[in-house]
Amino acid sequence: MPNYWLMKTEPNTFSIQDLEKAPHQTTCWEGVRNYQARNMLRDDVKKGDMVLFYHSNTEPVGVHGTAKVVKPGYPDHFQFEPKSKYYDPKASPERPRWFMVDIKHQQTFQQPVTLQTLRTVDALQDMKLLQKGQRLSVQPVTKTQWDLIVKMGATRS
DNA sequence: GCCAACGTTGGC
DNA sequence: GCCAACGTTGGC
Repeated sequence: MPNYWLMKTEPNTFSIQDLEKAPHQTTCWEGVRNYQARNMLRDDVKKGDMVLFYHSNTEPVGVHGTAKVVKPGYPDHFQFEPKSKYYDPKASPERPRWFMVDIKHQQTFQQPVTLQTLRTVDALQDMKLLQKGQRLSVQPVTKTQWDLIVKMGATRS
């Protein structure tokens, strides 16, 4: 059984359209520098897990499609590169601190499921995303939440 | 651009 | 180990 996740990105930096255009429609999900999110990437995100692809700081904010995990947690190499904005002088290849996964594009929603819309659906009110102050860039979602959002994304309103 | 919420850092 | 200062996230 796969697990289900929501991952946030700023589309100026990397959008679902960028993912579609990427080689093999696959990318490494680098740059997560929060310990809670790191722990999930390292320990919990498995190959075959499914991802809701969320755009933040944009219009419209919301879930724009889905992706699939094709490679589970492995050290984020940007932490070792002094020129990278993600460089971490306290990390070393022997003792990596930060992890990433590889994800592959699955579908881009015909109609993004906006944050505004998510807030109106009773069955989704438990989502971490909707809780006040919740900022994690990698979050678990339930299969029920996943199914509902994917259905909403596939349906034109 | 504002600002609330939260995480991290570092002096003590 | 406390906690003030600072930095970041992310909706609006």
